[in-house]
Amino acid sequence: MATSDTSELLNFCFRSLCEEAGIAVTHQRQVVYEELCAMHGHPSPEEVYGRVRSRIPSISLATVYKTIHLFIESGVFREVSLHHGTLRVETNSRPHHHLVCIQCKAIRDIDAEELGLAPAEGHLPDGFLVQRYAVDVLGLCAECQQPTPQ
Amino acid sequence: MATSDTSELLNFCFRSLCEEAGIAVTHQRQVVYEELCAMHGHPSPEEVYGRVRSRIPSISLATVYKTIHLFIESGVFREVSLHHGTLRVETNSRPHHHLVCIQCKAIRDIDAEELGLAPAEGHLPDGFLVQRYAVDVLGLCAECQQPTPQ
DNA sequence: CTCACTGCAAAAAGTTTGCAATTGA
DNA sequence: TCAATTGCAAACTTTTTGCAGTGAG
Repeated sequence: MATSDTSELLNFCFRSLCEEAGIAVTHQRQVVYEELCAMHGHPSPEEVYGRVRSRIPSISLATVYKTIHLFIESGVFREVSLHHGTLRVETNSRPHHHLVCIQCKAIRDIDAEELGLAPAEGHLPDGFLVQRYAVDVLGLCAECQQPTPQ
Repeated sequence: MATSDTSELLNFCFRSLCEEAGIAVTHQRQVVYEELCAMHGHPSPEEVYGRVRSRIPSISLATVYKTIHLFIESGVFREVSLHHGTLRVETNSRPHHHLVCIQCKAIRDIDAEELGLAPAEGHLPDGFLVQRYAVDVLGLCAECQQPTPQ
C-alpha cells in the first residue's frame, strides 16, 4: 500500500498528538513537527524557522516560537535545559548538584555527597575527557506538589 | 589584630586570584567579587548590578557583565549552566544525557544506558519529588584536547 | 607612561505581544 | 459560524560592542 510511507506515518502520529493535547491541526504546526522530527541535535528556533520556511515561505518566526512552546507545554518535545535562559553565576563553591522544579523552575542546590550517585569511567566514547558531572534532578518541589490551589 | 576581619580576608583572596589570573585589581572588580561572595543562589547580572550599584553608584551594567565573564574565564566563579543561552529543542526522544565540552560548548547526546550511573532514592530533602535525572558530563571533547594549534 | 579598564550609548540578539485577517472544526 | 490560529510589526529583555576618557602598575 503506497500510502504507508514515512510521511503518512508522521502525519498520523501528529494528529494523534494534537488530539491528545486538544489543539488544532494546522499546516504550520504539522510542518514544524515534521522538521523537528527530521532534525538531529538541539536546534534553536531560528534553525527550525530556516527549515520550515523552505516549505512555508510565508511562515513567521513568531509562529515558530509559539509552536515550539506549544509542543513543549504539550509534552510533544522537551527543551534541552530547564535552567534560566539568562546568565547565572554559581555562588556555591562546594561540589553540588541542582534540584530543578519542572513546574516553577526553581533551582536549589544539593550537596554532591547528599545526592550520592555512582559514575563510572573517566573516559567516554569518542575520547571525551570527563572533568566533572553536573546533575539536574528534575521533579516537583514541595510547594508545587500541592493540589492546584484554586 | 584589628585588620584581620572578613573584608581584609576577602581582599587578600581577591588579590591572589587576580595575580594568578594575571588581571588588574580594580575597585569595580573587587566590589563585584565581594558582592558575589555574599550572595546566595544563582544571581543574574542584573541582580549583581543592583547590589554593586549601592556601593559604586556610577558603575555600568556593561562593566558588571565584563567582570562576570572575566571571573568565569579565570575560573573564579562558574556559571550555572553551560547550555546555550537560547531556547533549544530536544529532538532525541530516547532517554539520554549530555556530553558538554567546556571549551567549545558543543553538546552531544549519550544514551542513558551507555553512561550508566546509579541514582538512589525517589524522594530527596524537603519533599522534592524526583521525576528524572538530567546529567551533563562536563569535560573536553576529542577536538579540544589537541594541544592549542598555534 | 602605557595599556588595560571603565562608562556610555548604541547596536545586536533573542523573544514576546497586540492586533487584524485568516482558517480549522 | 466562531474561536483558535497566523503574520506582521513593534516592543521588550538580555547581552555585546565601539570608543573616548580614566586609572592601575
